Amino acid sequence: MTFLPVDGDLQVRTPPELVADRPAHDVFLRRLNGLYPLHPHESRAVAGLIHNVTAFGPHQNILMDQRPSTEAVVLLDGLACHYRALDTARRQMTGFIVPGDFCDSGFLSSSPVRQCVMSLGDTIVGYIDLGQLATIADKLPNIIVAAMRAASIEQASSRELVINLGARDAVQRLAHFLCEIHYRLRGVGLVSAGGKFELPMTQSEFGEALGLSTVHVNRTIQQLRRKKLITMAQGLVTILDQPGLAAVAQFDGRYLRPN
Amino acid sequence: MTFLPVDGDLQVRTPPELVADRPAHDVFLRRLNGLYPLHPHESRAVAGLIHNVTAFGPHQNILMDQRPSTEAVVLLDGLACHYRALDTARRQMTGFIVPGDFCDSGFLSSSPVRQCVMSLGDTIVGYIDLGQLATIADKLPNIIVAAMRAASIEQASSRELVINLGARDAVQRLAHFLCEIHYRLRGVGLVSAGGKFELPMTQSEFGEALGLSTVHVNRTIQQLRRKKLITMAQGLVTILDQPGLAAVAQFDGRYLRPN
DNA sequence: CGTGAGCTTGATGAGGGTCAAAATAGGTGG
DNA sequence: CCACCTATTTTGACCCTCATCAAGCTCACG
Repeated sequence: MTFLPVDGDLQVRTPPELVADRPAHDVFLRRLNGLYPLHPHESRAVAGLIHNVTAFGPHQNILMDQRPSTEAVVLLDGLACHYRALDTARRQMTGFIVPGDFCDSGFLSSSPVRQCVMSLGDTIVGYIDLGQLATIADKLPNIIVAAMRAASIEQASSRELVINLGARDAVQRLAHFLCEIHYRLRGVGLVSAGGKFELPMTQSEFGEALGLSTVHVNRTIQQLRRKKLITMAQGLVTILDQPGLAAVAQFDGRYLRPN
Repeated sequence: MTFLPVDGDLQVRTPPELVADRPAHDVFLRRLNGLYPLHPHESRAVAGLIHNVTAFGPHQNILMDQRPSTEAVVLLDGLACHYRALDTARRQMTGFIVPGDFCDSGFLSSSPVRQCVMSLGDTIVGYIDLGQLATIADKLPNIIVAAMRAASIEQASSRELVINLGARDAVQRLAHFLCEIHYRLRGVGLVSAGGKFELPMTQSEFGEALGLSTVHVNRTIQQLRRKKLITMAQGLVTILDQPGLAAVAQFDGRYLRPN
């Protein structure tokens, strides 16, 4: 595994920044609706709950473990991940968060946050006060059902990651990871024609996601490139041959679908 | 990975068997209470919902994926696991179920079952009709909270598995796995003094759990034996040196605790 | 007492880790 | 715009963990 500078690359670097309460809750609302159809007034109610829309720079902790959750956190833009720090120099990522997702589903049972959530690239998150949510939850139970379905998908995604790490080799792992991110970003309209999307991760971070060394990640990427399956440079990925990549990965996106 | 006989070791072998509605729902009730305190009348209500207590022999499918969940399934005795079949000969286990646990938390959002659940050894399960549960859920919300906390722990456990497979070597993986099972079984009173407990798994099944070949599992067990950390034979495990084993595994059971 | 499932051991090699260094970005201040 | 500095990507060499193949062993069970 890679050695990061010991002075604290695992730490927050620059402070988060508050943002005008404007931007697209739309991703989030569309996502919830896709999970479980909401009445229009429910959608509006949820939108009204989102406060303190905040921007984070890369590699900042959006959520810290051990903290009790006092609000639900929603990713509105960018990319984030769950991770566990293993020692000062090593990290294992355990899940990925795309716009529209809750950062942590523990709020549903007011469980404490169980893992750190970190931004990759620039992100925007919104906060929902759990007290306020509880007051409307009785009248608008569909919202809770949608959130529970999100949690169910999160669980399925974790199991898929277990399979990825337990039973697949480097090429398959990377291919599968790219398929999943591609699939999920496409679901929220963040993949442009030609299969191109932003993926603000370094190769060393791929290693932390896939349980591989940085060097081997590099060589694995080259294999996928040579097979004309992908293109990848400075945080931009293009899936050249989605079916081909899915075949390599044995990817079947059904585990990411609600029903 | 190991080759299993192709004629269908992944299939059900012997039919499940109905059992008198007697035995200990106690494990389950104690578990729920540990997750979130229930009123005595809530406990009684839950106990009354458990129907069709059924015994399964080893290697039977308790739940199949793709099926919509019409009832919550509770493990009352024995050991079971989540798994995904990869091809006719390979399997990856993705989670473990001890007495008192729900076999699948998807019922909370009436999501379909997302993975197969299989008995290891002899097991007893109980079924809870979701319709009946819904009717009492409004009056007894604590039950749902407890179940959601169980789901949250299940999620945390999956993430821990990801870490195990992504970032630890064979000895650590096995040690961690044994620590987790030991910890969870002890929580429901199934570990006798001296750290001895039943673990009805073959070495080949350990391999499917840990992402290792059968041969390497065998050699890894021998290492732990040589270090006087464990004893293991015909489905009986003894943890000789719990702190030592936990140190090897970097095991910290907090992720298995509700708050 | 044979037979098969599971456990154990040995030999061999591939996949991937580690170390070290070169080649490329980006990024900053002058 | 250039010079410098640092983060990231790429390449090469070497080695270790673990998979694979193959065979022998043990034990429960019919």
